Amino acid sequence: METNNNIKNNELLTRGIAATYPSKDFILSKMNKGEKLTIYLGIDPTGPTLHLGHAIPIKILRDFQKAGHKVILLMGDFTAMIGDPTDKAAVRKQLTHKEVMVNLKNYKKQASALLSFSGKNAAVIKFNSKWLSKMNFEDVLSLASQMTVQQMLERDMFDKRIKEGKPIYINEFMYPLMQAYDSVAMNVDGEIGGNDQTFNMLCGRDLMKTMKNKEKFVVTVKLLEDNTGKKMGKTEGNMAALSDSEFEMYGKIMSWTDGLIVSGFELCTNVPMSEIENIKKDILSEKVNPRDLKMRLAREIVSIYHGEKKSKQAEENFINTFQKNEIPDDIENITVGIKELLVDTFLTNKIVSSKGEFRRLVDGGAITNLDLDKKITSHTEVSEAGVYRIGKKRFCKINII
RNA sequence: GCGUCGGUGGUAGAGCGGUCAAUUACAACAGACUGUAAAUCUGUCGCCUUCGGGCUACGUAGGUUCAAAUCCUACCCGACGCACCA
Repeated sequence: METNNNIKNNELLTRGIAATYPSKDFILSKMNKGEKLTIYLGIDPTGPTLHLGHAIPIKILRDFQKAGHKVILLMGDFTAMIGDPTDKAAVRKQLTHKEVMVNLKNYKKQASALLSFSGKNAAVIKFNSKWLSKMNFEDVLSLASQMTVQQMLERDMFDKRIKEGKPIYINEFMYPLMQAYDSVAMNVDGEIGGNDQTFNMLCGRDLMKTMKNKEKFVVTVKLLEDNTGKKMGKTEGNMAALSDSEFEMYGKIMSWTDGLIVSGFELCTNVPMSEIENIKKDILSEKVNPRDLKMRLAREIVSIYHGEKKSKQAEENFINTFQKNEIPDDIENITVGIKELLVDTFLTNKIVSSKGEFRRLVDGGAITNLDLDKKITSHTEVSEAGVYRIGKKRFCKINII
């Protein structure tokens, strides 16, 4: 039993982990002493969906939960109003309480594929506005006196901005401090978060030390990145949301660049590390078509969120659509009257955003009526019944009344 | 408050009286090629069009001009410097 636990803990602090502070042994020794630890993950409730990037630390949080530790999902509803200074669109609109609650509901639903929110050791959701919004100026000052400007300047981004003569606002300085205070307010043992949050989390560690004389541990998880170290999700388009349908999710993963395969297996699936090593070898040997590995990756990921059955369906759908050039199962059905122009049909159904776009697509030879096997070449083509393909990925079916 | 510089398309960032719907890069979209991709090459990339052109756009509002993203005035916003205050 004990050995079993040790192995588990070992994998727990290895897989997908970028770094641990103060050290891995520190955390392990606490666990092995049987301490029940409280560990949290902070999330900015800025959007309605969680995506696979969020899922990585959540998965690790889940592992802690399974190992019997108390886990907290912290909604940074207060901090979200300021925005992390790394975020370029920092002056984002303030979220109303209502919006936050809506987002929360969605998050909970989406995260429940991974975390358990009920039962004996249920994951807890907290909001940092609960303590941060109640602080008065005096509190803020005493908090601010715990940190020096120099400490803040350790952050590369601030340093860079100073060198470039770009402004840094006081509230941006405050951001790491606020986030750091979360740790104190909840009196946690540890925090988990993305590699990019290292600085903020370490501020929390410092603050814990000065205010509570407690060694808070910090676990940073790797971010999804390809083999050249380029971060994933920058373009957002192919970062699957946890709420995506099995078809969308599968498709998005398949559109990932090949370099992401290994990283994806490690961070987003439950495939054992030993097997991932083999996958890595397969890729290097070039004996296996990376596409097939990626299909497995997509299937593994989709089945976590949609179950194996749907995952399989998504795969079949994908094969039909892209490899056999067949029509996907769930395409938009459009009903139109006789002799309506195709432009108008597409425009009213928002398949194209303007007549100009339609013309461009036609000129580029991107639109085909599959049923009639007819490429649309005229701007004034009349809508005909059948399935249309627009580009590679868009489909719609037109029915004539 | 004074002064300097600046506010341009999804982003970065040119243009500084006509040749500007606006160079270029990135992103995006389509085509070719492929192994779903990526890379590469080609094309497109404000809206409308009878394909001639029309309309709306370079912070906001006016003005000067035959003509303004470009010049002038006022205003708004931002950065930086100086002063004031402390």
